[in-house]
Amino acid sequence: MTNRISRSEAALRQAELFSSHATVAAAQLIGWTLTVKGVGGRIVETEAYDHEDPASHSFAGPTARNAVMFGPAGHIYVYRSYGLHWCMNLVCHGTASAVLIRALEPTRGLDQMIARRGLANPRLLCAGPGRLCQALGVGPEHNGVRIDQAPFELTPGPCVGVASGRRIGITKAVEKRWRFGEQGSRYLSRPFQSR
DNA sequence: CTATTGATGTTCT
DNA sequence: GAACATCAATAGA
Repeated sequence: MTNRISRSEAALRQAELFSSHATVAAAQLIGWTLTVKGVGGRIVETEAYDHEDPASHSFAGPTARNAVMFGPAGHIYVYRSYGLHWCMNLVCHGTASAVLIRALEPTRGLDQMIARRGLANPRLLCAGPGRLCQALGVGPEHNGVRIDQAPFELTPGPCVGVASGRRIGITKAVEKRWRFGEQGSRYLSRPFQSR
């Protein structure tokens, strides 16, 4: 057992996490470690979405694209962004509620991430939802799969302080403060306002 | 550091 | 046809 947190405890903490609504889980996820085939790092930035949220893909009801969001918690919703990038969400408890993973602090498999991204600056490897999926090799083949099974691993970890603010890149419901991140991390896609 | 802009394909109207 | 949960390159402060 190399991990400080055992596999069974991680499973319990995951069950607890996904029994929460995305707005709660998004804040709790900061500090957890996410890897794909052993490559990844600490989650330092997330955003929450749900079906009553005009900015959410699930707002207008189930479609072929967002079907996974309406399915069971603990599964991964992957979508194409701007025709160029892939982004990943973790489905949570409640109707079509999910957490967008927006940034990681790279800790494991740096070589692979550098090779996939074609860039060596650790600060920019996973600072954004599209960048992180490229670095971890996440794509449409992972849409609908479970986060608690290979090649994915999600384990709890410490966090010094969680900041919140407005979500990024949306045009609707911009006033909601549903973006969360580790206070002061240099691996964020963008800094948080001090307020 | 911030602001702007072009690239790109899928989804929805 | 418009909008889009983004990124990289560029220009300027």
